[in-house]
Amino acid sequence: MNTVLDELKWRGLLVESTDEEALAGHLAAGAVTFYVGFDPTAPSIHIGNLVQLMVARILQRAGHKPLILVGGSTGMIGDPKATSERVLNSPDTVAQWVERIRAQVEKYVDFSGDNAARIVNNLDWTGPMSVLDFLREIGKHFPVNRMLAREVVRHRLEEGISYTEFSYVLLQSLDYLELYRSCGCTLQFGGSDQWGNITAGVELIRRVEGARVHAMATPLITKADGSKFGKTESGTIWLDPAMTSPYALHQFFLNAEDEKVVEYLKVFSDRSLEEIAELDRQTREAPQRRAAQKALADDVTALVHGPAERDAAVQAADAIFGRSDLRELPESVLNDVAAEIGGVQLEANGDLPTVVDVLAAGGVVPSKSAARRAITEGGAYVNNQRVTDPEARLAEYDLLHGRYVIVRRGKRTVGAVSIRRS
RNA sequence: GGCAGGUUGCCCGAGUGGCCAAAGGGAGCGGUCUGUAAAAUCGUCGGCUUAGCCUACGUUGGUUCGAAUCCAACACCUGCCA
Repeated sequence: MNTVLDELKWRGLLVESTDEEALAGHLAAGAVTFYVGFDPTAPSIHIGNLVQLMVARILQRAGHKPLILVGGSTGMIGDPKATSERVLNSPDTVAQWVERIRAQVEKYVDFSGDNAARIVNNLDWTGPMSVLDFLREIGKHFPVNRMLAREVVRHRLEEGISYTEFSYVLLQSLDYLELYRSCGCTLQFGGSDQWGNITAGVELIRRVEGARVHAMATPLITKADGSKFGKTESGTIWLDPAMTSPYALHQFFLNAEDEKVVEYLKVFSDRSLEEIAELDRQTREAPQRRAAQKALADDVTALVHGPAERDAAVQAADAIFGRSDLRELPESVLNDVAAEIGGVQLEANGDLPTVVDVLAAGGVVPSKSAARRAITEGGAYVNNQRVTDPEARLAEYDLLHGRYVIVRRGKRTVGAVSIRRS
């Protein structure tokens, strides 16, 4: 019988932990209450955060009880970055983001049954705490000499670090202590960049309560060249459909490098070891079919946005990249495609707009200069036909079903524009 | 507090009066090749109503026909001295 730690390991989700043997014994002994936190540093979580949510799901499936913490207090302070001091967000902004993130994380864990998940907000216990209590009860256990030795802090000593950010680790440690006391939480995990903050909490509980609690860390997911995963030309891949469309999310995973796709499948999909091995085999035999990439993209899109959005994303991709002539697509499919890839309207009074105008309106280029450049470089397409004249204007013939135009820059950046004539 | 040096486009970095929308590199983007991969290679890389114009070399003001380049003040950074 495989243990939950074994699963985390073969999925490559466990890079660091406190005493592994003790942790394995603890997890085997019964339901463990564990926690993972998300700070509101943006209005949405992103695919990097999804790694933690996947771990939470695996633990919950194994019978353990999730506490998903949303950082209403820690988000007000800001975890120190190695590079520079953060700008504080206003309490209103943080409160709004907390609500949005709470709604998002709820989708990934189960709130029913014996090991039902719970959402907690650290502002609930940090907010009412007085400065004096904080300094006496928490601060007293943090030797500054040790805090100064931490890697992030060392990086920042040259550049400078405020007392505010310097104190962040105390807040996160306090969270673990609080959840240990109030919920019997004995396991915290997070990204490996959080390891210092996490172990500080373990240490605090040991000093204050004399108890031995546990911690794990997940790896930093990277691309084949070692660069950061989860960024594209248009920025971070968010889980909020208004910020990153389901189509864009699907495309992101569909374009995963061969070298990395199996690793991503293990992390971002619930598929079994056997299924993944089979997809791996298929991808090695016929890489051009991209069986693993398709499975990965489909799984993640369904998990994050639901099966209907997954199907819509697949359909939109088929329409755009498939062999069929766009002109032959039924209007209903075109409507769906436009909705899926985020279509926009463009008013046309009198003459039909120029290609430059529709490229810019469709959002596939950042400016009209860039649109002209794209045409000159041979990278601009209207309805999958390359356009070579920077002065070109749309003709009636270009309007699909009398109004739609599908614009594309390069191979993959597409937009739908619906022309409305007045 | 004193002295010296610095602040250039997304990043690094050259440029000391006109030939500067600013060398070179990196990142990004496009073409080719492929599989809507990776690598390679060629091209591109402020904006606009695009043979022209506008904005931009820390900020503000000045000198000049003309300033990223000279002058003044201010802000910030680095080093040395106290």
